[in-house]
Amino acid sequence: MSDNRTGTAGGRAATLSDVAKIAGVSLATASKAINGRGEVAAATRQRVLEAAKKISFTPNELARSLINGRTGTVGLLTSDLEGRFVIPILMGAEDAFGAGQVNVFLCDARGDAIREQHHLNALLTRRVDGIIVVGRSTDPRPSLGHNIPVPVVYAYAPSEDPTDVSITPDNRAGGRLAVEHLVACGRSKIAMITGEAAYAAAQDRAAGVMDALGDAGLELVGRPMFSEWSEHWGRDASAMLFRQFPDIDGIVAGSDQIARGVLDTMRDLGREVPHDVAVVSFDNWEILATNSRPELTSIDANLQQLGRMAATRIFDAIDGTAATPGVENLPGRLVIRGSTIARR
Amino acid sequence: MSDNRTGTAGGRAATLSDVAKIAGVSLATASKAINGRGEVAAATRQRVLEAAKKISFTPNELARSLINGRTGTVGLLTSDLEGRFVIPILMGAEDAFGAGQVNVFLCDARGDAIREQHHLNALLTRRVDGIIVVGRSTDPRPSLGHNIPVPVVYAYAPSEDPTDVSITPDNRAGGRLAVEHLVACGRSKIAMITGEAAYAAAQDRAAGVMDALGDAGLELVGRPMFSEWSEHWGRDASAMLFRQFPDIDGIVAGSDQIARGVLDTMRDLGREVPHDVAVVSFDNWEILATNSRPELTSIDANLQQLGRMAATRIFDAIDGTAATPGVENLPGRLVIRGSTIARR
DNA sequence: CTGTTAGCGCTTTCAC
DNA sequence: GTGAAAGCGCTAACAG
Repeated sequence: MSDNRTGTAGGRAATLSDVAKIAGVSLATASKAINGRGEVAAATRQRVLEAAKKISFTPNELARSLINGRTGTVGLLTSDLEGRFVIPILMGAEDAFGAGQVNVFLCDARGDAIREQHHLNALLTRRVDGIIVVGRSTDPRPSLGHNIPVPVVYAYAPSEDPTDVSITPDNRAGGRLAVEHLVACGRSKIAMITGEAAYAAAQDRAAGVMDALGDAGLELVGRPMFSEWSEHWGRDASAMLFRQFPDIDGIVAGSDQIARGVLDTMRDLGREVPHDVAVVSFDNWEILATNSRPELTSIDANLQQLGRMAATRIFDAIDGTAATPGVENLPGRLVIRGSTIARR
Repeated sequence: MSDNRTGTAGGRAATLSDVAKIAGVSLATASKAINGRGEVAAATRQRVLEAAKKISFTPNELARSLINGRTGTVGLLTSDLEGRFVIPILMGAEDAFGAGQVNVFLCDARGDAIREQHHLNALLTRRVDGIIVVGRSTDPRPSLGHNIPVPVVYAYAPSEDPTDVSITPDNRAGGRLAVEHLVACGRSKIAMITGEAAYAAAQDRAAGVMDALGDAGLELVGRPMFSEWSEHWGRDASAMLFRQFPDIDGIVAGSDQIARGVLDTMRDLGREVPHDVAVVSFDNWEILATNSRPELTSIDANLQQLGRMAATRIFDAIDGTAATPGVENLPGRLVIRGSTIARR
C-alpha cells in the first residue's frame, strides 16, 4: 500500500521530477500538465496527474515563489493583545484574498517596538507580498517608514504619516449615528459616558455626539464624562450623573463595557431601560451586547469589512494600482437591540 | 541619497550577488560573511557587511528554505471564530519558538471541513514545518490523518485518534479545584450551573466537582444544571435553584459568563456575594471576571502554556524526538478574587 | 505537442 | 581564505 517515496513523514517529499519520471515525460511537460498551462495532450496530462496522485505530490510553493517573485502571503502585524479587533480584520482579509489563495502570517508585537521590528524583518525576509498593520486603538501610530519594499496598509490605528495608506473606523460619524438614533427614539436629555480622554476614539465619538446634538437643536446634559473604558466606570459615572440630572432619558456609552455598567446602575436606581432611559454604545461586542438585560443597541465598527478593504488595498498596490494615500474613515453601522427600543 | 538598487519599492530587491559584486568578493564568500560561517578574514567580512547595509540587503528566506528543507514557519489551523482560545495559544507558541524565529500562519477554517482542507493544503504547499490544530471546544475532533508529512499537534480540542498528539485542558481537575476552594472557604451546600451537556467541558467539570464533593464527604445540592453557556442561563438557573434550595452557600458556574448571570440574580435576590454565597467559575476571561461586582474567582485554563507546549511538541518532532502520542491534560490554576473571598 | 536549457537566490562542497 | 560549480524544486522561454 505504501509507496517507497510517498509524501508521508520520513521519506523526502515527492518532487515534480519524480512525477515526470513516473509519467515518462520531461520536467517541463509535467509542470505544464499540472498547472493546466501550455498545450499538453489530454492523454499525457492524464498520465502526469495520475503519477502525481500516486506519489501524493504536493507542489513546492517556495520554489514557485522564488521564480515569480510572489509568495501569496501577507503579514498581519498587530499589537492587539486581546485579539478583539485583529480577528475580525484577519477574517475580512482572508475573505478578500480568498481562502487558501493567500495565507496570513499573524505576528503579535505586544506593543513592543523592538519586537515589532523583529517581526517586520522576519516578514520581509519571508518575502510577504504585503503587510497590514493593526493597532489596538484608533490613535495614530508611528509609520513603519517608506523603506519597505512591499505595500503596507494601516488598519484600525492609522499611521501618523499622511502619505501612508490607512483605514480606520469613523468614530465621529458613529457618534452622530448614536445621537440620531436616540433622538429618533424621542429622547432629548442626552448624556455621554465614555473612556479615557487621551484616546482618539473617545474624542471622536464625543465630537460626533456634539455635532448631532447641535443639528437636532439639543445640548448635551452635563459634560462628556471621560475615564476608564470599564464597567466600573459605567456604573459609577451613571450613578453620579443621575444624582445631578435626574431627568436624563438617553445615554451614549463610549463602549459596550461602559454600557453594561450603566445598565447595572439603572437597575439599582430603579430606572427602566429603555422606557425611562435609552442606552446606546459602541463596539457591538456580541458577548457583552447580547447578554445584558436588556440587550445593547450598539454601533458596530464593521471590522471585517475593514479587513477586506485593507486586503484589497494591498492587492491593488501589488498590481501597481497605487492606492490613494491618506486616512480613510469607514462608517460603522447601528445595531438596534432592546436598550433603545423595547422588544414586544 | 537613494541608491539605484536599494531594497525600496519599485526596483527589485537587492540580492546576495549584488552584495558580492559591491564588496568585490565571490558569492560564496559573501554568503559565509553574512552568515558568520566558515573562515572569512575579518576585513573581508567587514567589507561584505558594509556593502549589504549600503544596499539594504535582506536575505531571501525562500531560497534558504528551498535548500535546507525547513521554512521556520508553522501553521495554526483553527475553528475558533472568536479568537478567545486561539490568541493565547498563538502567543504561547510564539513565545516557545522565539519571536521572529518562527512565524505562524493563522488560518481560520470557520468550522467548515472543506475550508479546513483548503487551508491544510495551502499550508503543506507552503512547506510549514508543523501544524497546530486548535479546536473551539474540548470535544475530540476528527484527526487530520497520518498522511501529513509534518508533525501535527492538536491543542484545546484533542484528536479523536489516540495515536495523534493532543494537549487539552484538564477540566476534571479544574472541577476539583473549584470545589476544594469552596470547601476551603467553609462552604458545604454547593450547587452547579453549567453549559450544554453535550460539551465535554461541561461533563468533565461536573465530574471533577462530584469527585471533590465526594472526597469532602459532601453532596451536590440538586443536580448539575446543564444548558446554554450564557449569562441568561446563569440568571435563570440560579433564580430557579434558590427558589428550591434557599440555603445554598456556594455555586460552581461552568463559565465566567454563567457566573456573571449568577451574580446578577444574587443581587436581585438580596444575597450577598461572597458572604452569603460564594461563586467560582471557569475560563478566567478577564474582561468578564474583573468587571463584575464582586470580581470573579475563576479557573484559568493556562492557554498560553498550552500554546507553548504545543510548540515544543512540534519542535521535538521536527528534531526527531517523537512526542508520546495520546492526550495530555494540562491542569488549570485557580485565580482568587472577590466572589469567594471578600476583599478588605 | 514535447523536451532542453537557463535561471529564481541562496548554500555548500571542494578545489585552489 | 577564497572562489567555481552544483543544485534545492520549479517555471519559462525557446527549440525540436
